[in-house]
Amino acid sequence: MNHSPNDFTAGSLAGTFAERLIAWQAEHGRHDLPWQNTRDAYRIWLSEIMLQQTQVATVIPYYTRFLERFPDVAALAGAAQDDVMALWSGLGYYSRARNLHRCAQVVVAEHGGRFPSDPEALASLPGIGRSTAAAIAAFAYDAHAAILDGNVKRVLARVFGIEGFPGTPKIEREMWTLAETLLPERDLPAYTQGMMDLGATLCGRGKPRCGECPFDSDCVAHATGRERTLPTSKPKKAQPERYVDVLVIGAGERVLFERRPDSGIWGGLWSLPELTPPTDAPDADDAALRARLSAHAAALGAEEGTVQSLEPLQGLTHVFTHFRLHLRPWQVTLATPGETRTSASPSNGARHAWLDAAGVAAAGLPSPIRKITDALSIGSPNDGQLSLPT
DNA sequence: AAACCGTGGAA
DNA sequence: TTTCCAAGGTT
Repeated sequence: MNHSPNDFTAGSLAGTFAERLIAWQAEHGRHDLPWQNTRDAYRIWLSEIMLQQTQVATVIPYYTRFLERFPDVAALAGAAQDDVMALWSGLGYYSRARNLHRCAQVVVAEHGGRFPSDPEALASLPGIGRSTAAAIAAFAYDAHAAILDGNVKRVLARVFGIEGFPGTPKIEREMWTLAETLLPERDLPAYTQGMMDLGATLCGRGKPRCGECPFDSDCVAHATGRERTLPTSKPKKAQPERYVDVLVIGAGERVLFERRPDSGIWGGLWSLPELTPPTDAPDADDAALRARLSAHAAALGAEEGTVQSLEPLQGLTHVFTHFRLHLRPWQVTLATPGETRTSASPSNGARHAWLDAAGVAAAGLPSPIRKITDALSIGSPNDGQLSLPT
C-alpha cells in the first residue's frame, strides 16, 4: 500500500480513522434500517445473508416477509425447504437460501438454538464467510472483528490509494490486513455500521461527495483526483449467449413444473421443463424441433393425456452475471380423457409437479419463469384462475 | 485460482 | 442501450 494507517494521526483533522468514522456514523449514518436496533443474532444473521451482493432497498420487503413467517431460528429450522425457497423466490443466489436453511438446522442441533459469538465458529457455518461472520459477531456480540465487503473495499482503495482489482487474492489479503489494523478497541457496532454507511452513501461507486467526507483531507484518491478510477474495476470479458426451449404443458387446470437440482443455476427452485440443456446457438423453428418438443411433452405428460397442440409463445432474454439466457417457451395442451389424478402442490422430494393456480402462486420460481406464468395469468396475483386456451 | 451463482437499480 | 455491480460464499 502507498499509505500506512498511522498517517491518519498526522492529518489536518484530529483523531484516528476509527474515531472519525464512529463520530461520522453517529451524526450522518443510517440508524433505522429494519435489522438495526436489535441484538438478536438471528435477525442480524438473516439480514447479512440477504444483503450479500444485494442492495438494501431490494432486501427490505423480503426481510420483513421472512421474519413474519419465521420469527426465530427454530421456526426456520423446522420449515420445509420448498417453503424457504418460495419466500426467497426472486431474490437470487439461491444457494444462500439453502445454506440459510441448513445453517438454522445446525444452530438448533449443535448450538442449542443460539448463534455462536466467536467469528471463527460463525464462519464455519453454511453460507457464512469471514466478512459475514465478523458483521454478525460485531453487531450481536461486540466482537473485535473486521468486515471486508464491497463498501469497505471501495473506502479502503480510495482513502489509502490501493491499486489493483480487489477481487484478486493479493489485493484482498492486503485489504484484510489493513481492515484489521484500523479496528477500534470499542464501539464495534458503530464502527462496522460506519464502514458500510460511508461506502453506501458518501463514498458510493458513482460520484463520491468528498466535501462531506470525514477523511477528505487524508484521502489519497481525492488528493490525486482518482475518485473515479479507484477501486480498480474488474477486468471484463465477453458474456456467452445461451438458448433454451421450455415447455408450458397444460392439462385441465394444471401446468407441469420440474424441480431443478440443488447445484447449478436456480438450484432447488421449481421451473418449466426444458427440452435439452441450454445450447450456445438458437434452435431453428422447424418441423424436426416441433417433433422433438412434442415427443418430450408427450413423455412427460403421458399420465395426463395426449398432445393436442403445440404453439410458440413470446420469447424473452434473461441477463445473468456471467451469461445471457434466451428463453423460448412453447405452450403444449394435453387432451385429458379423465380426471387429473396428480397433486396441486409439490410433494417432498418429487421431481415433477402438476400445479394449479394456487400452487404456482405459492411455489418458488425463478424470476423469468414467473414472468412467463404471469404473462399467461397462471397463478399471478391479479388473476388467480388458470386461463390457458384449450 | 478462477469460475460459478440472480436480480434489479443506477448511470 | 449497455455496463456495472451491490452488506460474498462455495467449489
